[in-house]
Amino acid sequence: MKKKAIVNDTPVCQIRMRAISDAMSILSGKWKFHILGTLIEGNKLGFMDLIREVDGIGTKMLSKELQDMEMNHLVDRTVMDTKPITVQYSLTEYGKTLSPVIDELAKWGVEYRQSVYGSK
Amino acid sequence: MKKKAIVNDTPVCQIRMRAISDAMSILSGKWKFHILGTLIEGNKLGFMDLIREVDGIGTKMLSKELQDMEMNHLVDRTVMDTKPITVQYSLTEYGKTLSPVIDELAKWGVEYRQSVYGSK
DNA sequence: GAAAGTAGTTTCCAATTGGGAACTACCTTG
DNA sequence: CAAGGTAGTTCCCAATTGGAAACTACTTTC
Repeated sequence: MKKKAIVNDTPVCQIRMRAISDAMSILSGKWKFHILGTLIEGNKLGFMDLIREVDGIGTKMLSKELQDMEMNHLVDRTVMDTKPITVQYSLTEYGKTLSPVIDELAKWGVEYRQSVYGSK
Repeated sequence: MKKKAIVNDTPVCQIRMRAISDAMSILSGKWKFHILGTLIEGNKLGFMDLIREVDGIGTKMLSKELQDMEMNHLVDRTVMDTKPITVQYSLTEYGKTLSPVIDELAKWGVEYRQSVYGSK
């Protein structure tokens, strides 16, 4: 008699697992959460602002990640008619729905650092 | 006169960004959120249960990710005195503090899929 | 004694990821 | 006209990641 796994095998649970896959598939990579976190704080930022704010990222990665998120309708890219031209990146309304996720992650990260280093 | 970025430059904000880095550094990889999500639902699961539940993972990756999370005190590994020996994996109390993060991610993932496919 | 189930480890390989530096292109300021 | 700021792109390389398959090791069942 084969033992069944004690796992919740309901449709709800399978949806949950697929949801995690779906979410991670568009949030994967080293920089997405950072960029999103910065855009949540910064509202509208230029390319060079992001280079300065997202510690350690290079132009290639920033460009690629922004394109990625633009394609997924998380980020808006607006070319401004200034001289020299500037570009404004911001979260779309849809992108803003990620705030609770980022916030929970940041909150956990703060606690985690405290538990490791005993400091804020 | 150089324009300042419109970014919140307070210590609170820097802590937030570092927190995201910290969190992602121990949650990176293709499978961590999946495994954690499964352990939240499943409570105590054997190695083979996890292989079956985490769709697509292989023994090498599962083993490596579990060791990783065990080192970071997110997961408990208990060898049971059964024949054949079995191993129980479960979340530590500390690992359970990730539930809100995983839950928000899963919640967002569900909405995301609906917005793309128009279906639950 | 072979098969099958437990829980992994090891090896080898391929794909993906990410970084640095150089380059484009345009405009303004000194 | 050179320097510096805007916003990227392109190329090349190295490191990391991840997957398949084989293998260990032990036990129970057929």
